[in-house]
Amino acid sequence: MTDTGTKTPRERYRAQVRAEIKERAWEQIATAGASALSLNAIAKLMGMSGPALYRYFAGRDELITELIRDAYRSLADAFHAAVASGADVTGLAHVLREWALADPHRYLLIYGTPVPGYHAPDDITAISSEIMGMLLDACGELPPAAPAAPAAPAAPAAPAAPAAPAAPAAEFDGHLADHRGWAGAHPAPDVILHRALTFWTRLHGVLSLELAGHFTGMTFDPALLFTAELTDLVRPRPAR
Amino acid sequence: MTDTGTKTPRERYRAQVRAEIKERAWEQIATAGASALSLNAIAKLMGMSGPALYRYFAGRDELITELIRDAYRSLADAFHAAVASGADVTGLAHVLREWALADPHRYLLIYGTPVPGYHAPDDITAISSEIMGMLLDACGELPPAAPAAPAAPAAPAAPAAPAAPAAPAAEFDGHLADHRGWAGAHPAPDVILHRALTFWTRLHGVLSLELAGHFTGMTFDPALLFTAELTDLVRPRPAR
DNA sequence: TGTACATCAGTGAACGCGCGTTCACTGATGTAC
DNA sequence: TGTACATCAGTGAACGCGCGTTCACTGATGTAC
Repeated sequence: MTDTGTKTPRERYRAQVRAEIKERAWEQIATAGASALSLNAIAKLMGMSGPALYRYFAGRDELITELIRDAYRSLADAFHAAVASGADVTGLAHVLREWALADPHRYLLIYGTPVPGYHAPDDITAISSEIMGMLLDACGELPPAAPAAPAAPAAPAAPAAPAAPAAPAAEFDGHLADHRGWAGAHPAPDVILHRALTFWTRLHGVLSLELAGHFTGMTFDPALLFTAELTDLVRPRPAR
Repeated sequence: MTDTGTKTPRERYRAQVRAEIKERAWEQIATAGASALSLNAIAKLMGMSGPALYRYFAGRDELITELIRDAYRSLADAFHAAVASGADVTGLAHVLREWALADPHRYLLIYGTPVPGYHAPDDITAISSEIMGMLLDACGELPPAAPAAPAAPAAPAAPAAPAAPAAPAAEFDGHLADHRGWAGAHPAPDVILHRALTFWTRLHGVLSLELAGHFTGMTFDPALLFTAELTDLVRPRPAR
């Protein structure tokens, strides 16, 4: 399982113990929340004394950072694997959902209420961008916004009477044109940036409420709500 | 401001101190997160000794419960006020956003990652239902789903060839028909229940990511994204 | 193969800290006559 | 108006606890000759 490459026994041992520390840490996060994470408690669970863990992590903060990094890395890997085997946006959505359900606290650790006072180092931000990049790629391959691009849908004329309703979407597209730095050098048109953002916020909306238990008691199946949202997301946009 | 009704001076004083305790508690939540909330620390901020607070709250848990209750109550009141002055779904959405931005941690306390081990008492669940009820009312008053209700949109025939794309939404509506207990006795049709849920998840998706700081660094204006989502939500549904 | 040495995982004691909570108490405020 | 009493806000000491982290140390493991 844990491919440690070609390592000395000591290095292998170190890697093993580090991995077990992290496992226990996740268990603890699952039961008591991220801010209750305690090195001493983990050590006790492992049958070691507290200070022993300082051989493996410089301190509590480094451990948390590592957990967050692993979480992002794991999601990025899952996306990469999906993309490699030809997944489209729908495929990514299901990968996201399965990844989130496999370990709800891992999802909430990175996309939920932030750990107070914690600031992610740059390399973690980079992984996050990597994920966004794959999402942008996938959104770019969606069927384009209905053949008739900017032309009106041949509706019963009357151009601009109660014109407003659909405007804000286009307005936000225009706004994004001036604020696309977060997409890196990705060549996707503004509409695609918008779609990727919407993909993120809508699926996160369903997922986070589900994982946080806010649907508990409401007896419907969140999976069906998720699917309904997803279907709406990928449907060819009716002309704006 | 704090209308204490007709009270004895002592009662008034008690109410004042209770209020100040809660204020300090919110400050603490804002800086260190809900799970770092500490009675002793609050007492120190108020220039009192720790045990003094036990005159006002039975313990830490009761204080947290009270904060959560106040948060729900505050949102419910804001909704009530909006409804009373004729707000529609769009109005409620903006009330929600303003309420959330006015105190991000208050929003995250009730809709974010749950406080580990905490279970809300029934009266809080009731306030939550009250909020949902107003949302259902508002959604019910949206322009109905395009005049042609259940009849097909007179498309070029061919009933079921690549039928799938729009199905899941209808499928979820049907599913909701069997799981509408959460709506209480609200008479809204299933489609409206679906809309209310979607209203909740989509706006929460944008709001929670914004409040948790996940748009930081991406320079776009979250308000515009919020508005774009909202506009999509209230647009008359194209025939399914 | 055997000895001498370096590395390093893990221990136990100690540091100072803050937590929630209890208890017996002091002293100010309000009430009854 | 004045005295006697009850109420109750707030204190300070104490309880046991767990935290992160440091330090000097023991003893096992691995390396070099």
